[in-house]
Amino acid sequence: MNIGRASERAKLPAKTIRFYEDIGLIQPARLSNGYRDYSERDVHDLRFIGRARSLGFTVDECRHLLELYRDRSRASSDVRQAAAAHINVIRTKIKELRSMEKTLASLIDQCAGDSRPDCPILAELAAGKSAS
Amino acid sequence: MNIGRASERAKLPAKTIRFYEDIGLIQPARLSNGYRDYSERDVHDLRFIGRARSLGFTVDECRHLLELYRDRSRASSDVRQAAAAHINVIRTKIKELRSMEKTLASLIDQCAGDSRPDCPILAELAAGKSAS
DNA sequence: CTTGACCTTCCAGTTAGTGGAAGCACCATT
DNA sequence: AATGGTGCTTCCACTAACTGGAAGGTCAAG
Repeated sequence: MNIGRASERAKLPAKTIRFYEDIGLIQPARLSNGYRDYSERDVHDLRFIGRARSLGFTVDECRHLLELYRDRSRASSDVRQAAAAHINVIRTKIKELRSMEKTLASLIDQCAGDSRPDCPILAELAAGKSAS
Repeated sequence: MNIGRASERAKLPAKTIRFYEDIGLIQPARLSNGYRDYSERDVHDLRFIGRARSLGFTVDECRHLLELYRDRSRASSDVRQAAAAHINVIRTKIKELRSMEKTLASLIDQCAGDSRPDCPILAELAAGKSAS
C-alpha cells in the first residue's frame, strides 16, 4: 500500500512516516516506480510507534521498545524498566509544571488586572526569587 | 562588567546571554576591545528574563513582559492577561502528562517485570487504543 | 614572554517534526 | 495522444531555546 493509505491506517502524517524512515525506525519496501510500499506489519509498527509517542516516549525510546517487541526472547523486566524510567521523567515534569502553576496562580490572584500600571506579576519578575 | 560577571550575577550561562542578545532581548554596550559591557540594568533585565523563563514563559512572552515592564503606562490587565493565557497552557500540559502517567502506571502495575517475555506494556502498545 | 583565563565570532547539533518547491507517476477525461 | 488533477519522490529550510566546539584575539600575572 502507498504512503497515503498507510498514513490513514496508522493515523500519522505522511511526512512523519517518511521522517521515521529517515531515522531508521521502519524500512518499507519500494515498488519499481520508486513509491514506498507498506506492509501490514509496517502499519502495525507505525501504530506501535504512534501509541508509544502518545505516552510521551521519545523516538529513541520507541526504537528501543520496538526492538524489545520484536525480540521474542526479551525479558519483561527490560520493558518494565524502560517504562519506569519514563514515568519518572513524566512525574518530574508534572512537579515542575505544578510549581509554575502554583506561583503563577498566586501572582494572577494578587494582580488587580485593571487599567492601572501597578502589577505584582511584573514586580515579582523584577525582584522576586526564581520559581520552578 | 564583562559577560562572565554578568553570567554569575544573573545566574545564566554566558552562552545563553549571548543568545538573548542575538535575538534582540538585550543590547549591552561594547568596550573598545570588542568585549560586551553589561550595566546593572542589563543584569536586572537578564534576571527578569531568567525568572520569567523559569515560570515557563516562552522567550517571545518574555520579550512581551519586558516591554510591559519598561512601559510605565502599561495596564496591569495586559500583564494579567498574558499570565492567564500562559497558565492555561501549563494546565493543559499538566493534564496531558497526568493522563500519560496514569496509563503508564497502570501498565507498569500489570507487568510482572521478570525474565519471561510476556508483557502487557508491549501488548498494549501493539494493539491498544492511543492514550493522551 | 609565555601561560592561562577570558573574550570574540561562527558553525553545527539537539527534538520531532512541518512546510514548501521542483519534478516524476498515475489515472481519468477529452 | 494530450491534459488535468492527485499523489508520490527528494531535498532544503524552519521551528524553540539553547549547547558545544573550533579558531582566534585580549588581558593580567609571573
